[in-house]
Amino acid sequence: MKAKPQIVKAGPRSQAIDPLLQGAITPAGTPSPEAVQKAGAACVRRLPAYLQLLRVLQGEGHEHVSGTVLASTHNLEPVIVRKDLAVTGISGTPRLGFRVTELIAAIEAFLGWNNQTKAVLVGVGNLGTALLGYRGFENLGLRIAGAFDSDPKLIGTWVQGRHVQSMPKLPPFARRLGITLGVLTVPVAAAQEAADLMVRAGILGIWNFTPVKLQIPDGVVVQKEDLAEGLAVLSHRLRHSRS
Amino acid sequence: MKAKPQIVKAGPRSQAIDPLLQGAITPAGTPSPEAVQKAGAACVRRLPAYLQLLRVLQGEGHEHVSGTVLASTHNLEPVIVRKDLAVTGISGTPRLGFRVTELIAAIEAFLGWNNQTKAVLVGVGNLGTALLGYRGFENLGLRIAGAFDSDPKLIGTWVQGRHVQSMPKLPPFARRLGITLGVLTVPVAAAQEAADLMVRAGILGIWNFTPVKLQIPDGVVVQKEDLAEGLAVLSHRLRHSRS
DNA sequence: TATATATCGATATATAGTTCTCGATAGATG
DNA sequence: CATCTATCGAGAACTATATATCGATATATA
Ligand SMILES: NC(=O)c1ccc[n+]([C@@H]2O[C@H](COP(=O)([O-])OP(=O)(O)OC[C@H]3O[C@@H](n4cnc5c(N)ncnc54)[C@H](O)[C@@H]3O)[C@@H](O)[C@H]2O)c1
Ligand SMILES: NC(=O)c1ccc[n+]([C@@H]2O[C@H](COP(=O)([O-])OP(=O)(O)OC[C@H]3O[C@@H](n4cnc5c(N)ncnc54)[C@H](O)[C@@H]3O)[C@@H](O)[C@H]2O)c1
Repeated sequence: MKAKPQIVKAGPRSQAIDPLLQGAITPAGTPSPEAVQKAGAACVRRLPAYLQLLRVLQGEGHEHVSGTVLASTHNLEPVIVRKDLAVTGISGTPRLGFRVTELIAAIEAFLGWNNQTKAVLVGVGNLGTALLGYRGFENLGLRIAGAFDSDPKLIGTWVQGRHVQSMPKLPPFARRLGITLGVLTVPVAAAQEAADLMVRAGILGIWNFTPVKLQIPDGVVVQKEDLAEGLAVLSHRLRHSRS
Repeated sequence: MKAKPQIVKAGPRSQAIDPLLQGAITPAGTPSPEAVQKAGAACVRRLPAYLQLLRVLQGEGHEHVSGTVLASTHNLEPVIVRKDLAVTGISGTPRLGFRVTELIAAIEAFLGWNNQTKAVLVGVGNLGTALLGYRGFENLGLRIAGAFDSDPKLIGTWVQGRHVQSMPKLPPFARRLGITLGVLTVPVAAAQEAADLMVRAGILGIWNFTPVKLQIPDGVVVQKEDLAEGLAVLSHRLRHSRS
């Protein structure tokens, strides 16, 4: 969760001051690199929820939205929302709030969701098929461009409109299309092997839906999406909500 | 300043993943209620990962495991692991570590996963079907006992070995079986309505896979499982891992 | 034009979470 | 038997995140 810093950090606050003063009012939708750096994980995780609501409001014709409104619909404190939105570099106006379209553009740009990133999916089983069929990804800057599996019965078939290819085809495919993102939905026993192949294919980010902690070289980012985590929290809260 | 000494990680490349991870046989442990209360969310989220690894080790015949080993395979600090395990009420012994079977039982008991909780699933679409077919839930103390949908073409059919029932059947079904947990996998537009019905059916905990912030009365716990959150973190880290 | 007020944005405090430090201990080693 | 050592467990120190406070400001309203 917390990457161990290789370098001994020198001045904690020394050079963090001047980029803030500069302001660098970037054209809407271009977050300053400094701001991006200091965005905490907790903040990043909330941004998609704002985005989801902002798109709804945009569809309803709203031009402005206040942090207060964003907060109340998500059961958050308005202060948190304003702090989160600050990392995108967008400023609101008193009594009105933030411009909806501007905010959407800024959050998308911050997350890199303004251009669709192509990805490959490995493991066209129960979960893989569901993800292939999920149309919501286009709102999240993701497009699954290729599907791969080791099952001879699956290879060559079409699933959710995608051609399922054999595993050896993965590296050339990824290299040819310049794909750097991989979605991993194979069984537990095959997870490490499939991840290794992804790395050899030049994948730099793995979205790991298996409950396996992958052994991966530095430079490759792994995001583990473990259902058990959420269920654990739910179970725990259920057991102690009434007491 | 003090140079951070490189921690000599006893890095056992134990990617020998046993596909047959059994071991759901647990003579129930008993966590103390006080410890349960003060468990933080961050800790609770890590427990399933320990559990997963412990089951593998159990399958390989290990009798003891040290916090150091648990930590290194998950890229965590040993201190965190020991602190996390402390909430289960289990004590380790110096130089040996923790007894594997004892730990498994304790974590399961802590999360309430020693007895399977029955749940209903609403929305037998792409994702709902995948979840219905997921065999891993039996290791997480969950059993989806009923599946519901509003689509007349689906009602009455069998999906993943379950009979799909109509929505009006949900309240009597849940009440009759004493089900208090609901899995929500309907489209965005139907999420609130379906959640309302769940609440009327006596559901106390909703595992919400839609990106909708549900309006729910107090006393009902909602765990939102938003894919976009994880993807946001991945996107963000990818954009700033090399810089 | 003057006043009221919802909202922003910055700073300060509180809480949760992580990392550091160190003494204690049970088993290994000789 | 004496010593060594990996590990545990507890508390302190540090960091990240959440919450509270407050002045500044742009718009609405009188
Ligand atoms: N189904 C779910 O709802 C769900 C939920 C949470 C987590 N997961 C995890 O997602 C993963 C997949 O689950 P699933 O239910 O879809 O399993 P599945 O068995 O339905 O699908 C796995 C797919 O991977 C393919 N595969 C197997 N070995 C492979 C290899 N070496 N290379 C490439 N492809 C290979 C199989 O042919 C199959 O199509 C598992 O690790 C599971 O723990 C699934
Ligand atoms: N498919 C994915 O991989 C994926 C990933 C992340 C999130 N989600 C979320 O999960 C939800 C479901 O996604 P999906 O891809 O499975 O959609 P889907 O359309 O395949 O399935 C939805 C199912 O819900 C049923 N339904 C519709 N209205 C209903 C109602 N009022 N009451 C009961 N059932 C109703 C439909 O008949 C259908 O069977 C969506 O909210 C989506 O955003 C899906």
